[in-house]
Amino acid sequence: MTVVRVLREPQKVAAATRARVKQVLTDTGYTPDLVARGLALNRSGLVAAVIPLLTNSLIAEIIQGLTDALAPAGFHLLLGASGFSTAEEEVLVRAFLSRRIDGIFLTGVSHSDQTVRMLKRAAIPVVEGGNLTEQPIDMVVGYSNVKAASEVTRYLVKAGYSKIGYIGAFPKDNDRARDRRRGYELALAKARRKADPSLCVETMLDIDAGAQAMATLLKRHPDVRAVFCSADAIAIGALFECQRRHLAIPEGIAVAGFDDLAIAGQVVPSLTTLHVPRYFIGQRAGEMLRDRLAGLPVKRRIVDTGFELVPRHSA
Amino acid sequence: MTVVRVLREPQKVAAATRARVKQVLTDTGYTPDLVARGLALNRSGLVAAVIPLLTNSLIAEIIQGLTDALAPAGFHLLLGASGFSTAEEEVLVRAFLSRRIDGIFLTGVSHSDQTVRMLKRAAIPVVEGGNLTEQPIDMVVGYSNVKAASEVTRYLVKAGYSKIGYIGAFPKDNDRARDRRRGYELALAKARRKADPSLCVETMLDIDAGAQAMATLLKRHPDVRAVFCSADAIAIGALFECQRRHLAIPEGIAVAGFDDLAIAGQVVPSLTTLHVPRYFIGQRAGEMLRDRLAGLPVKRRIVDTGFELVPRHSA
DNA sequence: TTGAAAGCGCTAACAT
DNA sequence: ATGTTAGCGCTTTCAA
Repeated sequence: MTVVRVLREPQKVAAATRARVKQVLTDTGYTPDLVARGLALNRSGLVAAVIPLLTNSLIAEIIQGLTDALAPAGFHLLLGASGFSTAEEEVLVRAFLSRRIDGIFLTGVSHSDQTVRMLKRAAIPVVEGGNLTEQPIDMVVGYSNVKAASEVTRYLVKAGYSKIGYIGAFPKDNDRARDRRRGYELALAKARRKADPSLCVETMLDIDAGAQAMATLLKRHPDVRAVFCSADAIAIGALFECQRRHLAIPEGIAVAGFDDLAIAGQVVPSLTTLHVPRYFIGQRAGEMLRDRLAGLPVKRRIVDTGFELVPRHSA
Repeated sequence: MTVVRVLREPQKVAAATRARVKQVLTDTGYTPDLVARGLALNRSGLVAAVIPLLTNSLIAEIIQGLTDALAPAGFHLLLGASGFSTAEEEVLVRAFLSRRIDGIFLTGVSHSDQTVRMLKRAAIPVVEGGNLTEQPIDMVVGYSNVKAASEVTRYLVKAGYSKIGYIGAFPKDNDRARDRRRGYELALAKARRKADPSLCVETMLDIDAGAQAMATLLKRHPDVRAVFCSADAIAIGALFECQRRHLAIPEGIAVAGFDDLAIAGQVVPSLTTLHVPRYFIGQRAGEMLRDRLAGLPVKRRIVDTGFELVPRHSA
């Protein structure tokens, strides 16, 4: 106990004893054992994040925001990649719960029933991020992907492009992708345009896949006049594919993206896209977890970060 | 103990007892406590990774490889971002050691003395990744950044470009960046060209910074004929900056990168760069940690993954 | 100002 | 086939 006091309330220990203890501590190279501490306190000091895939600038910035908010409060980050599978997510959540995590961040708002049940039972703070829902497991911070995608599509409609295609990520176990496609279809419906499924290509979420998908779309519809891509990575790939075919952008074909990655502002022509506050989502999620774990009241359980259309040169 | 047996060696328990125990387990929603287990076994099942910055496609793929190798063996990943500061890295290592991590991955090969001392004292498997050294703390998997950068530069020299500039990341607490610049200088020296410091611009490691650095370089040396960028993110930014100025690539100015990100093969013109096996580095590092923790002998402590020049259109 | 005791949930070793 | 005991390193509570 004297040793413990030297470490935690040094003023309560006599100076001589304190010095002697400190000496032994450095001599032996003592390091406190947070595992034992966790067992005694029933608090691990660990926060988990389950993301679909790490190789995704979007996700990386969210995680960076999360750690930046959590690290100063002494929490460490346990990271798991689900590979766009709610089943895999469930496995990870179960394992993390066994580690007695104090809180958890999940990507998106659709999860397996078991995942939801386990988390509610565990009664730890949960933040879902990157989308919105009326019924979060606990808390949610994001924006409406439907509305956002709708806004981009409406922009293309208003700009007068006749035939507007869509290239997006596979919607399986990915509510953001699903909602973005829905937003595209909604906007077209509102403009009294028929939604032609053959104008929609679904693919992986990377630049190579984007280029290939653009090729597919052009083959199906050589006269497509604009394309809305549900992610900047895809849009950039599509844009380069158009450049290889010497299609002028936006005169020959317009391209719009979603995310506003750094590259969107730099590519020539610059990419019209939708800005979403990625880092902020992570940071805010971290703060919500931190506050809840500190016993502070969290004002709002549903945080709508909004989004912003960024018109540039490509559309 | 009967409960424990049901979970770990079910065949040793009578069927009736087993069924009864299982029933209670599901009824009460039992989850094993890995914290307590860690304390009892003196093994946490946690592996840590300290990286400079998460928002970096390069790093993200390494981490993805690391988790992919470690997850099947039941290890979880503790992630820390040092922000290119060995001091911050030391803080993280100390904290992770307190968590009784079973192994650790570090980015690069230069660390504070304290960091090295703590890790040696802890006597856990350590893998340094992304560069090479003769004296790793324990194990290292990477390639020679000096040789790699040298090879790219030599390629530019041989191609006949007269004035070859350099744009790279800040070398402070970043041995990869430092070595790449050294490789550039070495190759020029071998070609009996004087290394002009004003031809070298150092900046942040992102696409915006790359564009700005290119502008700086062009202001200083309007007649620069080629530029070697120590990272693809920088090279892509530089390339776009040239396009905005209507400088033909590679006729007006040649651009070469380093990393071979997915975008390098897609951008128009495609980027001449150096391929490094990012995912493989992480994966291999994970396997080395896993094997060592399983008590298996690890054949080589120093793994040179090599690299490969990828000539494309930009240079 | 200092110390002793019990317990967190698990595991290994040792009974019955 | 089933149960008992001690201990991992810490924290909280109580005692000297």
